[in-house]
Amino acid sequence: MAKQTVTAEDVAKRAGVSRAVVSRALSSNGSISPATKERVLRAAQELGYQVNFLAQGLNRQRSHLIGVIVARIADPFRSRLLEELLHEIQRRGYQALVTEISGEQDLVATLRRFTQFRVSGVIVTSGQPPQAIVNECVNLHIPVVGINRDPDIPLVDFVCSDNRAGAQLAAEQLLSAGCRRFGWLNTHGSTWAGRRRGEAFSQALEDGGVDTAQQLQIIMAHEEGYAGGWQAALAHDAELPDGIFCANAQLACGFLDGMRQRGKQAPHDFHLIGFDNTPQSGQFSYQLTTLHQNTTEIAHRALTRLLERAKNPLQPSHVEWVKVELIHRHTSPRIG
Amino acid sequence: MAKQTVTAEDVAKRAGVSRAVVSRALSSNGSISPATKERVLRAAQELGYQVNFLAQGLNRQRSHLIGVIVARIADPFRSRLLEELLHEIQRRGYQALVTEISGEQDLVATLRRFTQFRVSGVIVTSGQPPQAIVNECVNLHIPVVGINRDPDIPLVDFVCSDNRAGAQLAAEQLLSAGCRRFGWLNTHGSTWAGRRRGEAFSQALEDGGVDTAQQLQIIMAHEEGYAGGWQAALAHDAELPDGIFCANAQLACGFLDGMRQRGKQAPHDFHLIGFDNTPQSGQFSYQLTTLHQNTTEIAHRALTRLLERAKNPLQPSHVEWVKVELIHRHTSPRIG
DNA sequence: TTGAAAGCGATACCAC
DNA sequence: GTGGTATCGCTTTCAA
Repeated sequence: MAKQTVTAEDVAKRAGVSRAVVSRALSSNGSISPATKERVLRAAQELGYQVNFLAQGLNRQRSHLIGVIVARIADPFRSRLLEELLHEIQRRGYQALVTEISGEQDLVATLRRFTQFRVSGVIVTSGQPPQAIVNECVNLHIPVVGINRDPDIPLVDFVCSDNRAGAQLAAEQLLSAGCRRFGWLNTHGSTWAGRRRGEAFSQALEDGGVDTAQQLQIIMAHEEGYAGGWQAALAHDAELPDGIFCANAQLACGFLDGMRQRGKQAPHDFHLIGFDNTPQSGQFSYQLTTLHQNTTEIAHRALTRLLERAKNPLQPSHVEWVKVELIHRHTSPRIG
Repeated sequence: MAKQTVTAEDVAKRAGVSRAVVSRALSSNGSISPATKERVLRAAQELGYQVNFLAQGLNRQRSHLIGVIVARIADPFRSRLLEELLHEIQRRGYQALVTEISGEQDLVATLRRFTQFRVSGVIVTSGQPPQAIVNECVNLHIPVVGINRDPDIPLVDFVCSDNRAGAQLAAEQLLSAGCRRFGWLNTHGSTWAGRRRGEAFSQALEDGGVDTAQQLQIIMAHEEGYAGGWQAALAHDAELPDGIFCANAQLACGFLDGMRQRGKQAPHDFHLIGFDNTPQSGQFSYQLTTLHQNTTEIAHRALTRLLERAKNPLQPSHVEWVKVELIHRHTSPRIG
């Protein structure tokens, strides 16, 4: 039976050099003559040598791992974001550690586990990490980046879609389409991003001369996603607003279908604008007008911030706002 | 400035014992008196000691990591499967390493990277790993489990939905609904699972007395997912079959919408049965009759197989077929 | 440029 | 039951 694994020692022997030289040859770290370097590389090649990342990480006090914290991956927007993050992480030569959480205590446990693997960084797409655990990360010089989170943690960077600008675009679109009575659809226990969109929408309407006390109806779904939107539509008993803005795409699709069930169609009976631009919102049966979140850009910037902070762990917190775009579709068509 | 990390050494000092005892206290491996054990545990608690998984893994030759290989996570079925896998991996005390691949060479590189982290196992949900790299895993005693892959690799276990049974259920449903001319909708370059469903469907029709040479139309989309189904519907110029079975849900939803666009409705103009039972297929606008894949069960069994093989690396390959269920909805209603 | 040697942090075997 | 010690595989000073 062959030896299980080939180590740097083996390569060294074969190349007739010491372990130290092998390390240099592979990490191009420290000086080495081109000739021996090639000799080592060939030996490594021939033996099929692979660095043991556990040993390497132990020594360097840092692994090539990046932790990603997510929730409800089955949600189309979140899975798209995860996909982009994985892509970006791999592109930069790291390996992703992914954990799905369902509450704040999971968050703490996960963050701690990540530190135990000496990750090079952590990306949080769900939950709001308590200061205490963040400090543990900071002490270990592990950068933490939040995506679409409330950007109020010192020494943590944030990348967020520009919810405020998105809400303004929505308000302008609805106003110029001639809507007069407005609705804001969100779920109870919404994320920070959702609430921000609602506040900014209200603000933008006021700026546009709308008396929001009278003309803005708040519709709160009792459940997340499509099912929440559907039920909100079925349960809706006030007068139907003619311009509705919705915290996310899933909710909006559910609402649209619920209203169809009741015989109400957009844009005939009401206008509807969603957020996220999930694949479904562009499909024939929905054609939802929506704000587009640029997940590619978000992922790209998140990694950039992460590596930036790795170099300079104590720099002040950065917050980046990623541009959103209004996609005009059927539920609130472009004007003029 | 405090010391960056607290090690077993520190705990040992504080508890007035040796490193060895600390290790025993935490791993409950080797004998130790209850009294000292508690003393050590308290010391560890007080210092906030966390095991360094890199060091632990290096020594044990095995990390608490499990690698997962995925593709196109944004697809609703795949993201659901990933979600269940993560859940199951975490439930069993492991940490998931996730990599998204887009081709076979990515697969090899990824598998190799996983071995470099000395993972406890690998789950492959996309691609077909070449024998050579699988051997590397086997040599390192790293179990490999494939999900919905062609189960033909020695020393690798497989968990698959029972595609054959699903196709039979679909055929029976369409036959008993009175369909006479059949269609099979798939994409070019489909997965093994997709092709299996097609073969089994054809077989089941023949067993039901259908002359498939004459009465089974093969429809091949040029693209995956919703867009592929949509285009296949628009491009379809032969006579429309009255009973269509489709390789997956996304394709089916696209086809449904494409046909709507052309003024054809299910179940009035044709029956349609999909596979996967994604959330979308149950929504108001689709109401797709479909086979349900039990992802919870699949994930559960995959992990069970993984840990089973870890104990006994050279046992013969196991293949498990997970039961599928026909969900009767609008596009091919239940008979009688 | 190269090699010897001291860690990195934890585990497990072997004496006591 | 407990402590010393070799070991896991690699990196990185420090001399030569």
